[in-house]
Amino acid sequence: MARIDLGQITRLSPATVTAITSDLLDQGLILSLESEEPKTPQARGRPRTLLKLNPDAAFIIGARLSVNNIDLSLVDFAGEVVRENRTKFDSAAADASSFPEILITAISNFLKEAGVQRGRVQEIGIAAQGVVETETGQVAWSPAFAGRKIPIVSPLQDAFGAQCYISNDTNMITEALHWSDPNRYSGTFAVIMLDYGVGMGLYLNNQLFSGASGTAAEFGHANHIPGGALCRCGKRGCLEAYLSDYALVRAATHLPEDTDPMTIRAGVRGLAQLLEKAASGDENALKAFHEAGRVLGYGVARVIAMIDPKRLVLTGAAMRAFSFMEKGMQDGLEEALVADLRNNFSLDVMPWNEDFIRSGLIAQSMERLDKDFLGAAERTAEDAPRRDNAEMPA
Amino acid sequence: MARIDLGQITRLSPATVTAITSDLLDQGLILSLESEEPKTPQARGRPRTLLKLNPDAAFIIGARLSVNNIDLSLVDFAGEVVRENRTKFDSAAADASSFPEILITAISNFLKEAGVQRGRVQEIGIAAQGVVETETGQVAWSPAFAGRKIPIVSPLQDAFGAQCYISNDTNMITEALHWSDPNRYSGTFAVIMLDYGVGMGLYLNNQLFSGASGTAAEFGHANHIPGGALCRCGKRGCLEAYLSDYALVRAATHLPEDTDPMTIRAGVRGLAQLLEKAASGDENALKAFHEAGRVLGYGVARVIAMIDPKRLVLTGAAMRAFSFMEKGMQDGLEEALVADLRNNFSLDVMPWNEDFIRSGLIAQSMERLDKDFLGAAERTAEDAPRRDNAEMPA
DNA sequence: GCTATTTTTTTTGGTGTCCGAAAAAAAGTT
DNA sequence: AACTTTTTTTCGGACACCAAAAAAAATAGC
Repeated sequence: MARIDLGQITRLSPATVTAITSDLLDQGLILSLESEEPKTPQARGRPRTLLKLNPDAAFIIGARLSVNNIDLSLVDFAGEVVRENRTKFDSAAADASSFPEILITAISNFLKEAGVQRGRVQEIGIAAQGVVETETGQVAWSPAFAGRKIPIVSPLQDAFGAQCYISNDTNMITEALHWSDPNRYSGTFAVIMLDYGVGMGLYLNNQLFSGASGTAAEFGHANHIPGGALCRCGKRGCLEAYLSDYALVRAATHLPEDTDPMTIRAGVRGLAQLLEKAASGDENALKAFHEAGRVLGYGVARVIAMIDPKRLVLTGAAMRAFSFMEKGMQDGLEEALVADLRNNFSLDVMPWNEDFIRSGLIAQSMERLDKDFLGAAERTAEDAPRRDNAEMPA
Repeated sequence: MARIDLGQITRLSPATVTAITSDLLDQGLILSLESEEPKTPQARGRPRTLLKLNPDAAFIIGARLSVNNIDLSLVDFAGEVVRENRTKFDSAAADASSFPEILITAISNFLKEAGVQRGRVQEIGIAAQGVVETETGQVAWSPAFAGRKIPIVSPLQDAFGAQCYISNDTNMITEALHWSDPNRYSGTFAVIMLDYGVGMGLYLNNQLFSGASGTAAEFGHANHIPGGALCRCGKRGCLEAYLSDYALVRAATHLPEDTDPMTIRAGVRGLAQLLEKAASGDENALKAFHEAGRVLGYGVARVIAMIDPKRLVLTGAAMRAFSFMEKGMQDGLEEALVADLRNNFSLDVMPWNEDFIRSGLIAQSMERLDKDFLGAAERTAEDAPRRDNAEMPA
């Protein structure tokens, strides 16, 4: 907060810190707290003048799209969540033509309530379940929508004139983990989320990896058993068809493997009921969890073989049942993967926390916001550039 | 070659190019070709003075370790291969205690023959089949060795005082592809090699990805069928157990799936025989290739789901049989992967070329050599550094 | 109350990298 | 021989950063 601390963190000299901070003060991006002394039991020496980010310098919006819900957060430049709300919509009727307008209206109303003008929003970050194409800025397919290929980024950019970015919800959890504990969650790690579906997030070489078109890490729809159980995506044998809530219910109630997932009443309640049964010793429930654990072990084995992460995090609502799956998972891992590859990695089981998705969205958007300002600063600096050198920014 | 061209390529001003090149000339890293005019039909204007890398500035060694063979290349600073040789050794007897000495002797003799002193070798790059731990610098397991955990990097570094780096051979093919055609092979792409085993190389976000411990992309030992065919690694159902040469021979000759791979005479000859049979219309051979193709399709599907590459390259000796596998592969891909994920990627089938591994090794080592010199230059520059700032190298 | 001490911040002068503009060099053209 | 063209070098300056010194603002001791 004080200049001297900034110097330590950035490893810049005090002289440079003074130069940079005075620039930022001029631009109004940071504020000096000379007036309100925080009455710290001051040691002697010249007191440090605290600096803080100017909360009003810019705003970002985070939007999480799930079945029937749009969850919005308004965050100021200092990273504080200023306002939140939840808007309901009808997932079963939402498609490429109707949803963009619904989302724009929801955000507009939200900003109006918050008393923030459109122009002050610099970044909009979106997280959605399902197959999200970050590159094209659309949702290829998601349980939250009836249609396919729902465009999100360009309608929002047109409507608000802000940078917009859409990503898979599990990617946002991955980003949130890195931000919450960079020491533990850095380098190369993977996050597997068992919830309404099965998702994976990859953090590779110190950055979030989302593949060439942005749909990377669709772990749930990687095949587990050729020609196996029917999956929500229409194919057979996907990992999700053995691991998700409907798959557990289907297995525990001895429904045939080709029972249409849409007809199975699963969801949070179905899973909770199954958990209760398992806790009270029900054979079918226990067996279903054990078998799902084994499948998970096989999935984890494939991730290790292909990605070789330092750490693997398991999370999602289904983690409440992990104790019933653990043994099965260990067995599956043992069966599927040669010992040479099974060393050198650690497994975290993380209790599920809804807020992770929001934190990740905010972290990601804040980072992009920083880049916006950095880019703007560079553009101001080069008044008459001889040429635009993309790499090597001096 | 001329300063003006360097300026265009690096996007530095002519003034800066002159400054830098005169430094490099002083250091002896580059040479000026003032004497031997290449008699280009000179346009008017001051003639360009050509510069070239000083071939004698440093040397690198590339070593490829395969079954019974050590293939060495000596490359000068200009990237020219100065000398090559092949040294035989007994893979069946090579283990952690014996092999390092064998390799050191082979390299020593090679250098002696070439008349290059040890001290002039700056980089040694090694490629090996199998599970290679880049981080620890050892081969965890490889068909080229009888034992496990063969240390390579530290013995070589001790013996030659040069930087040393070991990697999987498929990774080197991946690197070579990027170097040979950076336009086509950039960003995020995957290479699958079907040969003596099944390997994969990943190029993600414009860099070679080798995972946390360096064993990434062990595609061949990712599970395909739980409890399935016996693999060379000892587990059941690995992709390799359906796709590699021994697997093809095993399937075509109707041997049971748990036949020990070590007892199957496959290799180049076995594969060639099977190809002949298929070409002459043999049902069993055709069926074996078709089925292997299907398995490959499933494997490719898993890579697409998890990695989302822009491009996928198939190569390796077995590509001669691709025409017999193609239909099966398309079927497998169709069966395994939902259409939403199957778009947006292209498939290259690349005829196999042994030299790729060497080119990749050289490319990688040259790059590391550049970094060595860059680091050395920076260290010279900072005579009395106030602090060592790891990132932001000014 | 005054001086000394401590700590933070700012100022000053200097270094290194890069650039633009001008000058120099080395050819061909007329 | 004078002019044109192209490459290379030189020169002065902009910018980012730093070290050292100076200034500022507090406490501690007498």
